[in-house]
Amino acid sequence: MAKDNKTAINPRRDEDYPIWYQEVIKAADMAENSDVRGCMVIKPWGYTIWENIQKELDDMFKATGHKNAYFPLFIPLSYLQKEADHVEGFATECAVVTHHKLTKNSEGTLVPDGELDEPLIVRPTSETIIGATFSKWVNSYRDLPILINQWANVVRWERRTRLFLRTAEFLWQEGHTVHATKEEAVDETIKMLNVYKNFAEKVMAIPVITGEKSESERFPGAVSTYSIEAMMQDRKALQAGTSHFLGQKFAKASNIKFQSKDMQEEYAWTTSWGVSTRLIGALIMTHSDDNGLVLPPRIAPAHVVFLPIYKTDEERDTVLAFIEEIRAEIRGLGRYHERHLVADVDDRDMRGGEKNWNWIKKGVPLKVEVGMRDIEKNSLAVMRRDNPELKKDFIDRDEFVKNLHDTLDDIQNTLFERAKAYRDENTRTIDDKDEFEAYFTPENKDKPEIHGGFALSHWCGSVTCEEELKELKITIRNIPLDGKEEDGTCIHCGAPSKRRVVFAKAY
RNA sequence: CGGAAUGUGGCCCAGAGGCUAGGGCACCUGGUUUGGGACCAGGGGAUCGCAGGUUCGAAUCCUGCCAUUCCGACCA
Repeated sequence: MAKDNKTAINPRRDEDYPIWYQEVIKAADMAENSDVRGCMVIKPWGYTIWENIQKELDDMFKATGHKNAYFPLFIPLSYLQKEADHVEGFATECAVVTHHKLTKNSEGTLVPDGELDEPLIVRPTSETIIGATFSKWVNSYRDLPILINQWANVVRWERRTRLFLRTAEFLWQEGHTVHATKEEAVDETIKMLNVYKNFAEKVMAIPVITGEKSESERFPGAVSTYSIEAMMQDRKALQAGTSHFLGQKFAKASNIKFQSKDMQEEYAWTTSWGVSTRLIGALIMTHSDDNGLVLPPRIAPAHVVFLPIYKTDEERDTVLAFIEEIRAEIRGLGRYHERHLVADVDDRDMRGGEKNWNWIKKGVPLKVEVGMRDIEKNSLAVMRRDNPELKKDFIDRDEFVKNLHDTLDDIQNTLFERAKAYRDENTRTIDDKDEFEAYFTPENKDKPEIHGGFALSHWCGSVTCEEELKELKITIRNIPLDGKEEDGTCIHCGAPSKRRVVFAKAY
C-alpha cells in the first residue's frame, strides 16, 4: 500500500500547484524542455495521448463533413498584413524568416545569407494563407460550403512558456470553413464548439462551459469568439478550445467572393476553430493527484498493464503464458469505444515496487499484478488508478475480462463526475460586491493558497468594468450559451444587466 | 518585456579562494533477494550553464550573456 505520509509527487497540489504540475509531467515521462527556448520535446507517453486526441477528433470532424488538407508553414508577411486586427494581435509574437541559406564567414562560422525579398513568417495561425487559397477555390455558390481542417504545428513567440499550456511551438488542428450565408457560418461556429464540448466531456472526462468571449478576449479579426472553459484543480479556468465566427472580415481581406444564385457577387462568410496540445495540460490538471497522472481510459495510451511476478525462470514462463492467454481474450473483446484495447506487459527486470510506482505515476487506468498465487486461485490483483487510496482488489480472472469494458467505462465516468463535482462545488452565484471580492482574494497574499473558483455574476457589458476587475486578477471567461436572461445589476458598477457571465482567474 | 530565485555526472543536492570536486538516487558487473519505492561488494560517468576578467591559484570573487522556475505585463 502507498505510504500514508508520502506521495509520489512532491510537492503536493496543496503545497505548490505549479511545481506539482511540472513534476507530474516529469514523473509520467510525458515531455521535457528542449534546448530550444520555449519549445518542448513530447515523449511517447505524452505523444500517444495526442495521437488519441487526434484520432477521436478527426473522426468527429469527418462525421460533420470536414476533410483534411495541408497548407504551408510559411506565410508571406504581406498576407498577415491584410486584416488589421489580425496583424495587431499576432505581430508581437511572430518568428520571421529573412534568409534562405547559410554561408561560412571569414572565421568559418555559419551565417545567414541570401536575404529574401519578402520576409516569411512562421504561421501563428493560418487564416490568411488559407483565405488566400480559398479565394481561388471559390467562384460560385455551388462551390460552398468549403469545410477544411488541418493538423499542424504553429509558432507563437510566447514570453513565458509552460509545458503543454503555452509553448512557443505547439501542435493543433485548425478548421477553416467558408459559407454562402451568415446563418450557415454562425451555425458552423456553434456546431464545432459543441463538437469540442462533446469531445472534452465524453473522451477526456473534462467538464466544460461553452460560451461566447467578451470583446476584449476575442480572437484578433473575429466577429465573435466562443470557447470551452474548464476548471483546473487550483480552481483556475483553462480555455481548452475556441471557435470563431469571422463574419466577412477575412473574406474581404482575402477576397473570397462568389456569385450567388441571383447573380450577385458576394463576399463569403468564414469560420475557424481549433484545439491544441494544451488539452493535454487540461487533462493533467483536471484528473491527476498527488501520486501522479490519472488518465481517463478513452484517452490513455494503454488501458491495462500487466506486471508479472515470479522468482524462477520456470515461474516466469508460467506467469507470462498466463498473461498472454488473458491478453488474447482481451484482444477478442474488440474495440473499446473507437480504439483497440491496449493491454501491455511490463516484464522489465527491475524491482516490483519501483515498477508499480512507475505505472501509478503514468496514470494507466488498470494495473494488474500476476503471480503464482493468482494463477492457483485464477484471480488477479487489480488496482484502479481512479482510486485515490491505490487499493488492490483480487478479482476472478474471468470476471475481470468479462467486465473489462464496463470497468473502464466506470473509471471514465467516475473521473468525469468527480471533476464535475469539483467544479460545481467551486462555482458560486454571487450578487454581492463584497462577497465577490472576498471570493477572489487569497488569505496569504505572498503565496496565494488555492482559493476562489468560478463566479456566476452579472456584468453590464462594458470594457471598463472588465478592465477594472483585473485588479482582482480575474477575467470574464465566457458568457455561457445556456445562461438564461434575467434582470440583475453589474457586480462591479451596478448598472442593469440581463445576463450572468463566468468570472475566474485563468491560465 | 520588468521584478525575484536558481544553474555542479541522467535526477536531487553538498561544496562559500587552496590536495585528485563529494554524497544520495539512477546506471553497469557479481552475488543475495523479490506480492508495494531491497541489500552487499565492486565499477563507469562532470570541460562545475556560457564567455570574459581579477588572482600564484576560481565551482567559489567581478562583469556580460544564456537557460529554467516563480510573480507581474502581454497574449490564442
